[in-house]
Amino acid sequence: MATPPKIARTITIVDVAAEANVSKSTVSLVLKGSPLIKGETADRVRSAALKLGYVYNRRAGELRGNASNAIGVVINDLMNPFFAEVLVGIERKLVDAGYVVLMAHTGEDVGLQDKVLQSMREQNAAGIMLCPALKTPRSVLKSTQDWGIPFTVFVRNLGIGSYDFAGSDSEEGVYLATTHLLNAGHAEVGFLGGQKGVVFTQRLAGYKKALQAKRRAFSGDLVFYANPSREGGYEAMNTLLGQSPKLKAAVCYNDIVAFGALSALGEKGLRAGTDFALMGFDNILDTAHSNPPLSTVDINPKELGEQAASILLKRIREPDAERLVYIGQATLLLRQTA
Amino acid sequence: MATPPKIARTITIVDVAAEANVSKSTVSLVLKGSPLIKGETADRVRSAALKLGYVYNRRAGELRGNASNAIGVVINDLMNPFFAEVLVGIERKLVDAGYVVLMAHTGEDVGLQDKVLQSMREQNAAGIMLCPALKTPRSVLKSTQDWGIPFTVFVRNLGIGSYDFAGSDSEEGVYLATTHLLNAGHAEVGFLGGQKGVVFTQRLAGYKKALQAKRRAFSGDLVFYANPSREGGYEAMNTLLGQSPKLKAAVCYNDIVAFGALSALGEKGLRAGTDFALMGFDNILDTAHSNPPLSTVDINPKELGEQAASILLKRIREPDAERLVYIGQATLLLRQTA
DNA sequence: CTGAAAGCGCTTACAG
DNA sequence: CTGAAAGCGCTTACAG
Repeated sequence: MATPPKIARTITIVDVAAEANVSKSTVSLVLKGSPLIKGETADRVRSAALKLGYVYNRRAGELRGNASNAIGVVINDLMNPFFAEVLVGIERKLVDAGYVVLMAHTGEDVGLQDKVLQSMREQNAAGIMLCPALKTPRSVLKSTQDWGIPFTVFVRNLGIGSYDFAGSDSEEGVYLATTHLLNAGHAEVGFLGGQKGVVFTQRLAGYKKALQAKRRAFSGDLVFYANPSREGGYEAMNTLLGQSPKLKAAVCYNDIVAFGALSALGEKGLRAGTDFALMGFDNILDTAHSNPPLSTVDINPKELGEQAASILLKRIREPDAERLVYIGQATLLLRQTA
Repeated sequence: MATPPKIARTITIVDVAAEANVSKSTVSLVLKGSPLIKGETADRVRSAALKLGYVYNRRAGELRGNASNAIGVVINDLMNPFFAEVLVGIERKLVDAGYVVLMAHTGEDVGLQDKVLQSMREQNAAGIMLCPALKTPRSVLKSTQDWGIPFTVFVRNLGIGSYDFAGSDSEEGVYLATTHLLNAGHAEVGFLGGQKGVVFTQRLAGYKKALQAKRRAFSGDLVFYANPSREGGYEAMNTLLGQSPKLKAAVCYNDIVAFGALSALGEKGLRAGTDFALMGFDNILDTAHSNPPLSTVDINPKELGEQAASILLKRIREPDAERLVYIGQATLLLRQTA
């Protein structure tokens, strides 16, 4: 009755079919839970599959008819906890929806980015999510979108584009942080860290806007450029301390810059919150237990990731929907540094 | 001559073949760079492909003959920078080798872990890399290995197993750190953070070993259990300060625990390095610019990731090789906290 | 309710 | 050096 035990070889639906005495069409149907097949038959098929140790070959299925269940997500800098948290949000949402994530890390390398994008296309990804590397030409987004694969850009919005986007309100966030410092009575407040780029421009705009609202003059001397990293923050704070000894308050480009600044302050025997008012930006998890706990602008990184994934999912369902955009709210989160 | 322009439809090798006036076999051959095809013909095929906007369908290729180029990596906690750094190391190595990474994040959820592992199997992954979630039963590793897919476990070694493994010398690392503190003249040194588990056991063993080498008695009162997180470190340090006010030195389960401890110390007006000697473990990037910069045990997370990936790659090439193991060396890295 | 047949886009012997 | 044919493991109309 039963087919003789096969020797090591991939078990396919035809093996299962033989074992269960049905056609492979029937097996395919029960595997996808079709209601067309009688319960009894379905049971027989399922136990045959189990007995044989059958493993569904998803790629084969995709080739014939099914859509792909892989979504590519390309991230620029996983070493920054902010992006790691965003990624976790994305991943969670995608997996919940039955997708699998093809992840790539560019390390801000535009050339590598082109390669991984292309690779995802070859994998026949059902969708692509991208946080563009720093110097990404606008044309890359354009051509990626033209592939016809659902596509969403997150965090970094490269100018006006027609692509779906999920990000946060950088300008408003920094406006809030700066205003908070100004209201606290600081005559001057600096802007610490970050390098030219879209996001930087937005954040600096928020800084300027807050200054203007209080009729304070903007001074380029109070903005301290640096890599958007801990190290950058460390250096920028040292520069600040050297150049503007009277300055006692600053808003940072992001949380890790603030961490670097905290480190520099500490080395000088200064404590943020009492000796210097410091605001971060992002609200990464780490800020709750830094030394001291950081006052920051909460943009909820994980939620941002989930929203970005939701947009992609929606685009997959409705390819012709209007442009989808999510701009997360930024709120002030006061802890001990300001 | 040229085929009439096709209407929106996937361009396949047969389209390219028609355009170039060759058979699809020839197209396939030139696409994979076979030397069998004459240069002139190859050029013609390539320009036809370009002209038509042909995209290679990797899944289809895999189905017929090629091996899969996707490798699944499942990570337990991406929110911990240590794992993010390890992942970056893995990703980099894999992409360099021409693979694509299917990433999944379990958040220490064993049930989810089973699901993502199964999913990777269905995707026909060429290999699987796993850092087991905290309460993973040993049997999971066994059965995953039995799938016959190259499989490497990293960071957390679940007891004696025959699987390939990449990790670091936790015992030696903590031994070094503890000894350093003892040599610095501290009568007592505590062990801070972490929860029962394989890695914890190894690290605690290093702690005990160092004590023993100096003929100091081990006291359970000096080990402060807590979640291996910033928050855990914060709480553990507060407990320590309350229960053992004379204790002035501790080695932490890992760097993020140390960060939490730094935060707790700071709140009490204490500065690590002068008021309290603290050692971390891992050497995540953040430690270089924490407040103050952390003395730690360097196990080089990124390198660990790269080595883990190398092991998998080697296993793919040599399925019958002996068990492959990498145990990274742990070295002392002294900064300002001890 | 179930089966026979065609086909997804590729690769791989096998001819020539 | 190149082509015709078979087939990877599945799904999807189409019959019955």
